[in-house]
Amino acid sequence: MAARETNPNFMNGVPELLILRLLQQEEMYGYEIVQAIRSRTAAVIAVGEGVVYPVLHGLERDGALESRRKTVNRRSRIYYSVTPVGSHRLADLSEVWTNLAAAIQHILTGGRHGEAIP
Amino acid sequence: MAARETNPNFMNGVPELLILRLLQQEEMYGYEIVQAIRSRTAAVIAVGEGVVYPVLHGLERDGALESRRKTVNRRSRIYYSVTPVGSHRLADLSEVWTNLAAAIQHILTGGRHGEAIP
DNA sequence: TGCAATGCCTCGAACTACGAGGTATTATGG
DNA sequence: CCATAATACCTCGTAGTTCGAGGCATTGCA
Repeated sequence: MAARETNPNFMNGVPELLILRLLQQEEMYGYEIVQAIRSRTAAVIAVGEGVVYPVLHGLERDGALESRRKTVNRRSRIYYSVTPVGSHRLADLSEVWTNLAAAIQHILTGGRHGEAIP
Repeated sequence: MAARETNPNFMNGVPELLILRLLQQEEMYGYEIVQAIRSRTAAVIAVGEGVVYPVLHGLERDGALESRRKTVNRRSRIYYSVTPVGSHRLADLSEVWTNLAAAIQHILTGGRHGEAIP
């Protein structure tokens, strides 16, 4: 039963989805993503760097992301952007998420007779 | 990044939430829960018995569920029902889920300027 | 000069969910 | 009447994710 301390266990796969979505809107680097997720979700979701970087590397390995070094304000950063593969992957994950959320919502608020979604 | 074969990775903690919710509506037994989730979500979510039974046992160990043997139609079943502790837990998880889903939705459909939820 | 923030990274621990497999009983169909 | 499917319970090992803590280097600020 467990229960993680911070993010309470509803998180599987979510970081990947959020990262892809953010990067599709705008080129970003790891450290920035961590803060972007925190601020845009009003700290409801807080993924650490220990989550973001491995996901970033994995997605790049799979060809879903591209990276390029760039020095801004004397800071060396690695910016990531979404490839066509990544874009496709985002579309898939996004749809899965939508269906899943709808299904769960249906049970949570749902009718007592337990009919499948018509 | 992996990707489970069946349920595509957005599942962490969800089985527990769904089980609690179903049991709060109606007393149920393990085998029934497996099918109820499948049918009420139109097979979008499919948790196996290998998921349901351990969750059931864990929740009972935590005092969130109570069980009683009952023989119906010559079938021996173990019916579970939600205790006050479980009810409280359901309320918590439910709220967490709602917030989480809203936060994710906000990023998925969200405005480009990345302001926190106002 | 020292401390905080930026920016990258890895590692082990903990937990979940999955699937396959095991047992036993009852209904069904050939 | 026998074999198969369905019911109903269960456990185990594996795989994969997330978490937190930690490490390293540079830059900005007090």
